[in-house]
Amino acid sequence: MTPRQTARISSRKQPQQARSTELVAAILQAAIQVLAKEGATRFTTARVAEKAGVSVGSVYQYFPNKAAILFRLQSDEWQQTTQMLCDILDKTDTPPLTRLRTLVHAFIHSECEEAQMRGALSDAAPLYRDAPEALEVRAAGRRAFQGFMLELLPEVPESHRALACDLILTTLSSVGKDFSCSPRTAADITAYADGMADMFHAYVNTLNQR
Amino acid sequence: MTPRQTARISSRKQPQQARSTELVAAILQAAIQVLAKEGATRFTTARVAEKAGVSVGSVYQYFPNKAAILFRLQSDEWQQTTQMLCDILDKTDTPPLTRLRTLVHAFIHSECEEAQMRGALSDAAPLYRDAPEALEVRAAGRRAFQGFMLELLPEVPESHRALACDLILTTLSSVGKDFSCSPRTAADITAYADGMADMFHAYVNTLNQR
Amino acid sequence: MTPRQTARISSRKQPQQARSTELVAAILQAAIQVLAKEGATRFTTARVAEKAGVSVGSVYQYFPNKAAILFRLQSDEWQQTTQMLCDILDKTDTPPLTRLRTLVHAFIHSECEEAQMRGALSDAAPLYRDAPEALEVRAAGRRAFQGFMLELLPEVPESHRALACDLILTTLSSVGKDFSCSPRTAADITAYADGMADMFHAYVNTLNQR
Amino acid sequence: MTPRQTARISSRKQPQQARSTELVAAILQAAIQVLAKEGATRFTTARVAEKAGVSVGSVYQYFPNKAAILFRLQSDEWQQTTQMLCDILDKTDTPPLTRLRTLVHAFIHSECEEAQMRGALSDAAPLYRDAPEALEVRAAGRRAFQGFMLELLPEVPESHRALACDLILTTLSSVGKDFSCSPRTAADITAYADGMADMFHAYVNTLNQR
DNA sequence: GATGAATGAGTATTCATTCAT
DNA sequence: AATGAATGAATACTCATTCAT
Repeated sequence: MTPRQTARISSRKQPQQARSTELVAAILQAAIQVLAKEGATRFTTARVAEKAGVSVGSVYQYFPNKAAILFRLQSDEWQQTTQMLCDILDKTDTPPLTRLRTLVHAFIHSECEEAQMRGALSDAAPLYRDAPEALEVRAAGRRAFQGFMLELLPEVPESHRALACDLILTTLSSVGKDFSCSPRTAADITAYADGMADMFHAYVNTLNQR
Repeated sequence: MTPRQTARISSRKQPQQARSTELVAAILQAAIQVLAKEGATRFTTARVAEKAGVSVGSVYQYFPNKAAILFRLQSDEWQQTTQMLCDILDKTDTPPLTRLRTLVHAFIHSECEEAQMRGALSDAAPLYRDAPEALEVRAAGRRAFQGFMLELLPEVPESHRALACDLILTTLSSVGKDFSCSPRTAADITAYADGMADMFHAYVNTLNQR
Repeated sequence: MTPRQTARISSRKQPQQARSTELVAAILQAAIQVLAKEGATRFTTARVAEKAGVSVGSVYQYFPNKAAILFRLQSDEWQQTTQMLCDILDKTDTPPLTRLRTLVHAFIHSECEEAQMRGALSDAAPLYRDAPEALEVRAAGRRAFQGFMLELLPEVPESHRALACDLILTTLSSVGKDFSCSPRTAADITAYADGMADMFHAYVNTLNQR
Repeated sequence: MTPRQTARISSRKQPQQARSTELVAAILQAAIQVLAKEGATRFTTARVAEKAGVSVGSVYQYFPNKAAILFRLQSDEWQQTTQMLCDILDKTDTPPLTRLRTLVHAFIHSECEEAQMRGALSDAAPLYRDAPEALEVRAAGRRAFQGFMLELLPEVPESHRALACDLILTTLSSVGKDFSCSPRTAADITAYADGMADMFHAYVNTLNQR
């Protein structure tokens, strides 16, 4: 949308030694805390370094710039989420629609965990959003879901299926994000996830019956 | 989510004289242009003032701070959108589901207009999002839609209906926002809106059949 | 030679009011002091602002960046020097060679004034050297001298004259710069200027006798 | 000119073993490349170490600081240049003025080689310029030239000869430096060197005829 | 009311140098 | 001897907001 930087965002060096790995972990942990406690606009490399108990220089030893830290956080989360969703989708002994419902529940619950940090991370999205690495991570998740949709809607023409895939995934992620922004009780979460799953079921059934 | 400023965000004064109204309009127009051309991060009061052909001081005469300008932009947009949606929903001679489809099309199309500006406004959301006034504007839109949902799902228990209302509105707005972030052709827009309307129809029908 | 920035370097705004002019003058005076006392590497906008008794923001109100301050200093100096040299060259009632000697003396003396500051300014040259404005100022000086050379070497073919012009000017300025880097007594300066003038005279006479 | 560090700048140790000598050579070669490719401002010890394929620590094993590397580069160049000029001046079977012309050509040509690197080295001069070692290297070159001037101007009083020596050497080096800053064709170089030699000849002849 | 000059805290990033391993 | 991780001071530049005129 708006003009943004497109510098490389991936790790500056591969931490191969134990010490380095610890440092990266410490920095990421600190980043999460800063994000949660101070919010996206007060998220600075200096604050992260201080919270991590290292110098700014050390932060820049492992991350080429601020966006890279945020991207890494987001990327790690996506990786986990994607893995979790794939595990659910791969259970081919369970009926597809059941898996879809499970998936929705899992995703919404996951979004509501650490909502504080995720919200702030989301606010910071303009900083890393358009990096090629970020796009690739999202694309990988999408491909995984496409396989499932093929199983779910085998008779539906490709173009319709692609649209449905797009729609469901986008709804899941953006409505999930929106929902998790406010504090929610466990019951709220379950009810909301059920509602969303109902909507997807109804939609999928309609498509199959055509 | 994160701790944010809680300063008043609404207009510092009600411009009752014609001159004032013009000034406010000029500032808002300038703000839209700055947002669209420079993006959220380069949206500064100085740039807005310059584009509007007034001094920064004058900007601060009518808006208590930068967030207030953004909020007003968002608020005006919501007002317009809400009005447009109400006009559609009020056409009681048209079947409800048809009105719902029309509404979805109208909303998605509207979101895709001035996508540049809206995207930037969205990036700036953390600045105004949590102002009580912003929440109220959204709430007003919600109430309007609730009436329609009552017409659409008369037999459905209140709690279910409320959930469905929430879900559909949130999907509409947040998926719409996400969709409009990428550039789209008219055909893309129509296809996507149709898909979303299909999903809502299917969902509503399911609810009614229970 | 090496890659350099080429951002605009000219004044950010024309100071039209008395107050502004004073400020610009104060900043430039402060810049001279910082340059002389701290040297080129410790020349920072913050130090200039502090010495001038204004905020950094004010410095940036009148100069778009650090290089612009340095350029302005250099430019002002060039302007003065060029004016002085033109005044000498324009005295057509004095024989050309006499004017040339006068010019050499005037230039070398001038270079030795505020040598401290000029040396530091020279060290900072990489920052402003390649700005188009700087090139233009130098070119203007060169054009003025070319006229004089035409008077001095009327019979000499253009290509030779151009070379001689280039050589004399470059010698004057770069040897002058080099000479003024070390502290010099008045007698040293006079002797050196005489030597240089002797060299130019001899050279010019040779060219004319061919 | 300006206050500068006065730390020792010469090599931290005399590398007596073959390995050490190789390392120093590698570092210097790398330094030349960094200087030529990145320019003076991006000349960092880290970049030199990386290009040389050694660790920063190793760089600091042989050079006490960054300035020392630059100084060594400059020093080596001066050594070479001085040697080259001495070889020319020592050909006593050639007439002195012919040797002078040859010397000018050789020097200007030499300056124009690797102009990129030399320009950057020149930009970095403030860092090493005032080291006592640097002054000594220059003084040595000067002494060599003084002998030649004695041969060239045997009848001229010492003080005049010293001035001429100073003037010619300074002109040669500083005008040569200035000239080599812009890219030049072989023809340009020859013409310019000829012009400069003409100027020196004329000057020397004048001095002798007094 | 209008102006716009002045403020100065705030930010990302670099780099010379050290020192534990 | 060699490494390279760690340091942290230093720097240019921006921008929301105020207030004297």
